[in-house]
Amino acid sequence: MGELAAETATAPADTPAVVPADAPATVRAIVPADTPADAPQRGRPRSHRAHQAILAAASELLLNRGLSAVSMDTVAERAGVSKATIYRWWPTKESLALDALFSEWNAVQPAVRDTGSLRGDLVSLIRPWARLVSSRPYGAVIAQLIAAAQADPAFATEYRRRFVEPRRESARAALQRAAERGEIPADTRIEVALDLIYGPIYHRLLHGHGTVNDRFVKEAIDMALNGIRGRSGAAPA
Amino acid sequence: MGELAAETATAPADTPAVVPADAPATVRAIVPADTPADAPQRGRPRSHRAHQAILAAASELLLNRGLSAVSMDTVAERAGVSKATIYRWWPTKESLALDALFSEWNAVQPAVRDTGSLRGDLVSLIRPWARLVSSRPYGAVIAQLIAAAQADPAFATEYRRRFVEPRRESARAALQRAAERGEIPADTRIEVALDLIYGPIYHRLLHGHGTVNDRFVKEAIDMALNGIRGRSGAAPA
Amino acid sequence: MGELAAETATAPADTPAVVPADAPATVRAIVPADTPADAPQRGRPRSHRAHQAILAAASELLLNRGLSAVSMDTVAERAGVSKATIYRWWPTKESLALDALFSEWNAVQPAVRDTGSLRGDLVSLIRPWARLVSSRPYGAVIAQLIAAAQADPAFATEYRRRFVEPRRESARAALQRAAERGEIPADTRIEVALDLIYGPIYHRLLHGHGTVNDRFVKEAIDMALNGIRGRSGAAPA
Amino acid sequence: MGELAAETATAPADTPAVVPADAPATVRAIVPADTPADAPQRGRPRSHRAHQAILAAASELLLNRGLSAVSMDTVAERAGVSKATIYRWWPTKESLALDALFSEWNAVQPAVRDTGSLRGDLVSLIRPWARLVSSRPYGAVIAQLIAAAQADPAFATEYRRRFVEPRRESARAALQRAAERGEIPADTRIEVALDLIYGPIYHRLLHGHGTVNDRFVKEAIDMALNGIRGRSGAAPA
DNA sequence: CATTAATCGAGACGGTACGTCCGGTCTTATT
DNA sequence: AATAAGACCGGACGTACCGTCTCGATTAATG
Repeated sequence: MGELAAETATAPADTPAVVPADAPATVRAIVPADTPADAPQRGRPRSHRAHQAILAAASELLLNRGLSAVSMDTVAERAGVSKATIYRWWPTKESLALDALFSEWNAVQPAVRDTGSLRGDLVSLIRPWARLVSSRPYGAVIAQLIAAAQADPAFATEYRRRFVEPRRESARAALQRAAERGEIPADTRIEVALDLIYGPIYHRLLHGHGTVNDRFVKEAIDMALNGIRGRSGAAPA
Repeated sequence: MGELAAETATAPADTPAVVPADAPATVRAIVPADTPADAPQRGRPRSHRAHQAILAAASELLLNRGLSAVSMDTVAERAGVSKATIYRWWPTKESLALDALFSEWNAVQPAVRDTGSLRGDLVSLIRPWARLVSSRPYGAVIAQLIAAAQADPAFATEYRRRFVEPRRESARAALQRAAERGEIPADTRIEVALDLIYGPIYHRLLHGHGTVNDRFVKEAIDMALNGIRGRSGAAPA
Repeated sequence: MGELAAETATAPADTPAVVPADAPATVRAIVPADTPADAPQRGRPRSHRAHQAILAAASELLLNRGLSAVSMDTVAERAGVSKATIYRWWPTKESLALDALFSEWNAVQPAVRDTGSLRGDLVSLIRPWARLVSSRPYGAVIAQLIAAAQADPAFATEYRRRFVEPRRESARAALQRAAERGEIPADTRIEVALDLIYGPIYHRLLHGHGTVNDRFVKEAIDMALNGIRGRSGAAPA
Repeated sequence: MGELAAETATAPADTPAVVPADAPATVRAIVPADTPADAPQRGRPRSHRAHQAILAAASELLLNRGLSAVSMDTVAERAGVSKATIYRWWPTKESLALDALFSEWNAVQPAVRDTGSLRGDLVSLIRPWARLVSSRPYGAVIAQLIAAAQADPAFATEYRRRFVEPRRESARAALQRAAERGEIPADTRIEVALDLIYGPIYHRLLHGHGTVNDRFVKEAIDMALNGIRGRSGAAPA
């Protein structure tokens, strides 16, 4: 058990891949070698207006009436756009919903702080996210995206790459700093620890058997750090 | 914070409610006062054959082609049954899928053992379940049921009552025994602990970012018991 | 050349086939052995209202805006009917248009008279039909149906059976009576004669290079009877 | 009734209009005052290659798969040409099909002969045309062009000018010669006679109720000349 | 030689209709 | 009373064309 924390989980080695912010995510994923800047730009350029309108219409439907309300017909009608235009850029309504949700959350990218303690790092990282995710009907939306991912591996990968992996990466870094500091054992199974941190929150979010509030977040993090059995002098700040 | 482990979660106080095994679950939930046995039983009796055929057809579609393949038309055709008959007993295809899955898993009800240690209890409880749930496409089916639950509170309740709460109850009992034994602190927040135990497994099952195998189950349980920080002499057998 | 007037044309031997007036023609053609009266009539009976509304909507579109305006979507919307209902009974919009036109003309079935002379028979037969067919936009509709028939042999057969063959049969009978009377040679090629009678009218109707009025009908019939070379004492009444 | 054969039909007075063979017909019709030769011809000259490719692609689609297969998108793709280029020269796909068919038949312009007898003239004129027109799927194509003409008067005029009127003109000349010769009455209604000659062939061609072979052509011409009633000593060679 | 203007390719766009599928509801005759 | 059969409305699916539009790239004749 003294091995290093190599893990069965998917490698977090996704390239940051600087791409034009306009490009739809799914296409981006399929065509990673995105037009390498020297593309001669042929044909009529794509319409920014149409793209924004599509995303806006999809977002509104997604948040107000759920993924099942995001129909190509309805989005097209509300965005004042032809269905063919949507299909040109998004292969499925799920991928469209993914982009809509992503653009909705794009601004909310909290700066990751190094607070000096693992607990501080995790709380400062997870509490804002848990607040966001448990507000509005985001839980439902996430559940529906996850369901859609079960039947479409490419979509699943894309979903994880954009919504799951960035947060794991932040927490992973915090855990690694803690291991270097000696705050946690050097041979800690970091991927398992990440599941121990995020799992409980996702569990409540998706199953709805309990609320996800600040108190729960704190208790879950503390218990994940100290264990159910607790520690002798385990007195959280 | 020394309060007892009263929790925000839904109470597990569902009545055991002995009901004829034939009655569909959702109807059972909606009509708890089941026909009181002295009903004079007028008209044509309901067809066992039809019910079995419906559940069988739904199960096959559910496991082989996912929830979205469980359409009323297809089930009716495969079961040699009229659509009206299905609608008479199941309000939605999701509730039908729920019953189909339940009947599929009905046999697999492992006896809960008291091994004397919390870790032993949890492993003996969770490992078989994790094996079942991560086999075949059950993960996908569960994800789709959870997604369906987001838009239908009654269905959500029913799903939790039949698939989630029984397992929580078993683990809850193990934790209470451990608290009585002094193996864990008396003021342990048991509902949080339950989320710490089940959350990581559901997380991997639904997100698919890592495999759910025996090793992961053991590591996750150990880390949940001892904490990410670990314990001084924490070296379980 | 003394042979009898056997002809390459399609045999006019279509069975009269008494069928319920409600049944769509195309289905009738495909299923000639129509429900043999002892059919137990299972399931919800078909809606007369829906059928009438569909035919009415199709007729209106057909006559006011042409065959290309008879789209399944538009008919469905105007008839207050689901597209699936239309498709259940008519495989293509052309077959629907055929039925619509047929129902439109159903009343206008002039009694065929035996006037004693071939010329009288033909004029009394053809003039009313020419008037009908050259009124309104029927010419355009017929042209479009004929065009549709080019790519669909079954449709072509059906079109001929219902719109062309009945009129040919009437004229054929008149010619046969004339042959028996000795008014025309006994070895007259009757199918060719029929083409000589109807061809010129269809020609103008479809190509639009000349009008189809009573005068033309009379002149064309006379010239067909007497020949371009004319007859010695050819003095029409 | 002794009036001369003034007729309701459209006058055959279309100007011969010598135009560059390259110019599309429909444009020619709409812009009769074609660039008067002294045009300075500025800008990039039009591409012969593109025009040939467009016509070739349209011809192939037209003859192999019918008018409905001649879609602008498909022609553009097959010709390696942009849709805008097609639209620059042809207003509709029907006009394109017209040109394609015309270019297909361009070579086949039989020299009109004066055989000395009306019957000889007509047979030598009509038989080759009937052979051409009843070969391959030309009948279907003609039917579809006629159908398209019903909704577009300009197109109808153009179609008649290029495909119908030239042949009528030849036959008209033969009839006039026959009238001058005294072979037919001087007051013969020539336009009606033309319909009597061409009508039966078009009738069979479009309706498909009988074949158009040499025998039929001869019988129809003979019957048109001599009349259904026949002539006393009417025994043609 | 630079300008100007007609053209061509590529292809995005709004719109309309296609033919199919499914969800729910209903109306029969049968059991 | 429950069932099999199946017709019905509504709505969404994904595709195919239509006719229009905006680009950048070509290609002469003109200035």
